[in-house]
Amino acid sequence: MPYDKDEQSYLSQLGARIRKLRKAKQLSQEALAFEADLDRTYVSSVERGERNIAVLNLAKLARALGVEVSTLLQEE
Amino acid sequence: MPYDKDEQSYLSQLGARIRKLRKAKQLSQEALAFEADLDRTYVSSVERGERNIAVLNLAKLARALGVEVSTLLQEE
DNA sequence: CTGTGACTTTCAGTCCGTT
DNA sequence: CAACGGACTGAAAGTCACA
Repeated sequence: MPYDKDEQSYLSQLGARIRKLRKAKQLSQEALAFEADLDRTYVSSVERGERNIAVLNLAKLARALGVEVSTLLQEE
Repeated sequence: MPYDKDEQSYLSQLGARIRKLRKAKQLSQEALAFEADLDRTYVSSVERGERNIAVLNLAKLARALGVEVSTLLQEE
């Protein structure tokens, strides 16, 4: 198996899953940020895969999105 | 205030799950740290729930443990 | 082999904006 | 509404000596 997974693409995929769930909930980045008690610009950069998000913030986002944290990290 | 989930215990539980998986694999903290390319003392503090670990390190640990990242975050 | 405190460096995360 | 930039603060990353 491939030894090293590309970290940038890992974060990008995570961001894409978050974005998808957010849109499914019909929330704006601002609204999601408000629900998760995070900064609007931070949520934006997370969705774009630019941030190595910490697990507690991941939990906040999951709660705001109404899903389990493990769901956010489910790879296909 | 509403739904103020205890963050410390969240991290402790995460650490406990990691420890459990590590022991199931019969690895020492040192060995796991080596596999995950992390410091031994860092792994130690994660298992004790003292660190709000970021997703890329979570991914490293999951890979070293031979499980999915989502498995690490599965709550009971 | 593991826990711990102390420590420095890096970057997560906020806040002000503009496009 | 979203992307993005600059500047900043606090927290995560990462390491060490020693119990």
